[in-house]
Amino acid sequence: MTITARKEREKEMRKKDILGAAEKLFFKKGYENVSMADIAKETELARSTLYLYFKNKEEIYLAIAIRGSKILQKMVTKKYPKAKNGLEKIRVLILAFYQFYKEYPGYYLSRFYYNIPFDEDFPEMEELNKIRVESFKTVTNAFNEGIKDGTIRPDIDPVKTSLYITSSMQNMINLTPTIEMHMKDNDLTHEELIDYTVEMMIHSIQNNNNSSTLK
Amino acid sequence: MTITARKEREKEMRKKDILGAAEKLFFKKGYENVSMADIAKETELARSTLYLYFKNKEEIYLAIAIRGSKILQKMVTKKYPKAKNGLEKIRVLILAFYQFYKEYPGYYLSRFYYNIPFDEDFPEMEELNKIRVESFKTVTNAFNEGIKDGTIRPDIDPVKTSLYITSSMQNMINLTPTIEMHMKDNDLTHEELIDYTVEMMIHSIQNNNNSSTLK
Amino acid sequence: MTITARKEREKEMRKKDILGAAEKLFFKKGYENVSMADIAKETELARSTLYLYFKNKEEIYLAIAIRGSKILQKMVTKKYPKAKNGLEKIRVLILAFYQFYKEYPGYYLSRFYYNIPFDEDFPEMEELNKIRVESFKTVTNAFNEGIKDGTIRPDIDPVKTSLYITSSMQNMINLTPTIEMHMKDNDLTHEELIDYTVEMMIHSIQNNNNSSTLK
Amino acid sequence: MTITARKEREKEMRKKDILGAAEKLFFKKGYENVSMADIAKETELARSTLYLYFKNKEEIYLAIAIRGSKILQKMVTKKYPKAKNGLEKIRVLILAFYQFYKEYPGYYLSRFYYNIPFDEDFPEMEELNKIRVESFKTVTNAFNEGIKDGTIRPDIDPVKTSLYITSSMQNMINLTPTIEMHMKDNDLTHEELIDYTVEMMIHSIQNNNNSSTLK
DNA sequence: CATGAATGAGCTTTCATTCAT
DNA sequence: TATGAATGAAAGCTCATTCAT
Repeated sequence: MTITARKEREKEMRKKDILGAAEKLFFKKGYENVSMADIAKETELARSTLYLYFKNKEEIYLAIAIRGSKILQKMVTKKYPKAKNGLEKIRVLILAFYQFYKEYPGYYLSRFYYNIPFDEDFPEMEELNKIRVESFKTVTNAFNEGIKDGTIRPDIDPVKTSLYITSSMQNMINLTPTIEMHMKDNDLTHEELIDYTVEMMIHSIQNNNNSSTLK
Repeated sequence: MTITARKEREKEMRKKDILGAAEKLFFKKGYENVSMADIAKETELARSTLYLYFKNKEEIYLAIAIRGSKILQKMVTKKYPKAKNGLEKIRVLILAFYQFYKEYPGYYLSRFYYNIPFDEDFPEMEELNKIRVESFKTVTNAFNEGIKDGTIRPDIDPVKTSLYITSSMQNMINLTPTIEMHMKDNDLTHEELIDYTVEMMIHSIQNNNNSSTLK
Repeated sequence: MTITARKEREKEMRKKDILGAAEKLFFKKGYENVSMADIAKETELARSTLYLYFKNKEEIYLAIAIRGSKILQKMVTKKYPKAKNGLEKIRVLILAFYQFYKEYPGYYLSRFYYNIPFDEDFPEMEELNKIRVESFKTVTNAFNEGIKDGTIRPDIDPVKTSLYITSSMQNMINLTPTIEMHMKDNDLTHEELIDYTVEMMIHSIQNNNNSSTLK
Repeated sequence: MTITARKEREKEMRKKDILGAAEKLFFKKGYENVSMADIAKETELARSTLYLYFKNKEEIYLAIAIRGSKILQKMVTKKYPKAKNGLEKIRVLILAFYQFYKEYPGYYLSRFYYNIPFDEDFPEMEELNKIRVESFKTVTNAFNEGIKDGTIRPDIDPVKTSLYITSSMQNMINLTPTIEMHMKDNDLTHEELIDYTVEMMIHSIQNNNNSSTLK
C-alpha cells in the first residue's frame, strides 16, 4: 500500500518534471517550435519515455495550461476573503495576477495562451474552459460589488471592464518583443512597468466622487 | 535604363504580390503553420520562384513586419498635424492604431508580432527597429506636450504611459483565446470592446483639473 | 517434486492463456498489426511478463502455428481409422480440414500462415516442419491406397494431387479479399462455397470406371 | 509542347520505376514489412522524393494492384477471341492467368492480394474493384456459354465454379510456405505443379458425355 | 525569369525488448 | 514470479531550400 503510494507520488513527480521542462521550452520558443526531442533532452529522458506520461504533445500543452489556470485560481481564492469592498477585491485580483506572474513567470512571459490549432476537441479542453469561466465570473462579481458599495465608478460596464482589466494585465506581463525593446531603450524594468500599469488601472476604475472616501 | 526601370518595377510588383499572399496566410494560420508551398499556391508561382524574390521564409516575414510598421507610421503622420494639443495627439495616435487595425486587420489579428525564432540577426531587423523606435518617440513627445499644455494629467510618466497605452492597444486588438472566449460568452463584439478600451484609456490620462478644459 | 510439478503445470497454463490471446488477436488483425501491448492487455498481464514465457514475439507466433498443426493432426488421426478405402480416407482428410476450420476458424481465416519475416532460424521451426511433413505423408498415402483399391482414378499423381488438394482446401478457406468480394456480390456464403469446392475436388479424383463401385 | 510531353513521359517513367521497386519489395516481404525507406533505397531516391510521385504508401500499393489487374485484363482480352467454345474460353482464361504469372511473377508470388487495412476509402479502390468485377464476369460468361454449347458439364454452378477456379488458380500460383516446403521435399517445380493443377481443373469441369466431343 | 525535381533534416509517434525491483 | 519504467530503433510523413534546365 505504501509502496503503491510512493510509486504514485514518483510518477506524479516525473509528470511534473516533464511539464516543467515543456513549460520552460514552450514559454521560450513557442509551442510549434518545441519538439518532443527538445523536451526529452531537457528532462534527460528518451523521446519515447515522454509518451508513457502523456498521450501526445497536445496533452502536454493542455496539462500546462490547466496547471497554470489552477494555480492562479488558488492564489486568488486565498487572498480574496481579506478584501472588504469591491475595489479592494479588484486590487486583490490584480495583485494575485501579479504575484502569479512573479512566482510562475513562464505562464506569462510567453505567448503561451495563443492559438494552438488542435484538431480534435480534447476532454481536457472543457476542464480548462470551466476554470477560466469561473475565474472570470469572480472578476465581474467584484466589479458589481464595487459599484454597489461605491468604491468603483458607477459609470463603468462590469463585463467590459473585466475584459479590459484581464486583458491588460495578461499583456502587460506578457510583453511583445516591440514593447520589450522600448522598455530596454528607456532603462525600465519589467517590474516598474507592471507597477505603473496596476496604478493606472486602479485609477481608471475607482470612484473619485465617493462620499465615503472623501469623508 | 528605361527597360531596367520597368523590370525593377515589375520585380517590385511581384514582391508585393508575394508579400500580400504571405501576409494573408500568416495572419490566418500563424507563421509556423504556413509553408512555402502554401504561399506558392496562393501566388500561383512555383515554390522555387519565391526564392528569387526573397532569400528565405524569414525574410518574407520581416518584409511584412516592415511593411506593416511603415503603413502605421504613415497613417499617424497623416492625421497628426490636425491635432491641436497633446491629448488630441494621443487620441489621434490611438485612433490611427485603431484604423490601422480595421484596414489591415491581419497585422493585429494574428500572433504576428510574436516569437519567431530567428537564428541569425537579419539586417532587416535593424530597419524594422528604427521605424519602431521613431514611432514610439512620437507617442512620448505627444505625452510631454500634453502635460505642458495641461490637457494631460501632470502626474503621469510619459515613457511608462506610452508603453502602457501602446501595449494595451496592441493587445486589445490581438486578443488571447481566453479573452475571446469570455467575449463570446458575454455577447460582445470585438469592436465594442475596443471602443470601450479607448474610452477607458483616454479617461485614465486626461487632466480633469485642467482650467482650459473647464472654461 | 510435487510443488515443482504444480508450478510446471501452472506455467503451462499461463503459456496457454497467452497463446490463446495472441491467437485471437493475430487471427483478427494479422501478425504485424498486433503489438505485444495488445497481447498483454488481452491476458491482463504486464508487457514484460510475456517475456517470461516466450523469448519474443516470433516465438509466440511459432507456438501458435505448432499448436494449430497438432490440433489438425489429432483431428485427422481420430477419424481416420473409420475410413475403409482410399477415397474414403481422402474424404475424411478433407472433412477434418473443414471441421478444423470450423472449430478453430482463426487458423485459416487469417493470413496466418503467410509471410512472417523471421531473420533467424528458430528451433521451433523444425518441430513445426516435422509435423507438417508427417501430415502430408498421410495424404499421399491415402492417395496411393485409393489408387490400389480402385476408388481413386489411377491416372492421377499422388504427390501432385496431394499438393493440389491441400493447397486448394487451405485457400478455399482462407479467401483473398477479391474472392470475398465476388462472393458477396453473388450472395454466396462461405460455407456454400466450401461445400461446393469439396464436391468438385472429390469429383476430380474419384474413379468413375471403378468396377467395385459399379457393382 | 514537345518538351512538356517529354517531361510527362519522364515523370511517368519515374512513377513506373518506383512502382517496380515497391512491387518487388512488397512481393518479397509483404506490405507492412516494407518501409518507405526500403523503397527509396531500391530506387536510389531520397525518401521524400517518393512523396512527389505518390501521396503515401497506400497509394503506391493501390497503384500496383491496379497495374496488375489491368495487365491481366489485357492479356485475357487479347487471347480471348481465338477461343471457339466455352471450355476453350475457360482454358484461355486459365492460361492467361498462368502467362501473367510467368511474365509478372511478383503479382502472385506474394500474398499481395491480401488484407491491407486501409482507413479511408481511396478513390483508386473503386477503379480497382470495377476492373475486378468485370474480369470476373468474363469468367462466369464463359461457363454459361460452355454449358450451352455442351463443352462444360451441365451440372456445375457457373458462379460457384468461377470462384473455385479463380481462387484455385490464384493460390496454386501463390503458394503458402507450407505447400512450398512439400513441393521442395518432393522435388517438384512450381511449373510442374501449376501444369498439373490446370489439367485437374479442366478435367473437373469438362463435359465427358458431350456428343460433339465423342464424334 | 521561372520552374520541376530532388533532397536532407526534421517531425511525432509506435513498439519490441530490457532491466531494476 | 511479476512488473513498471525506460529506451533505441524505426516508422510514415513534411518542409525549407537548392539546382539544373
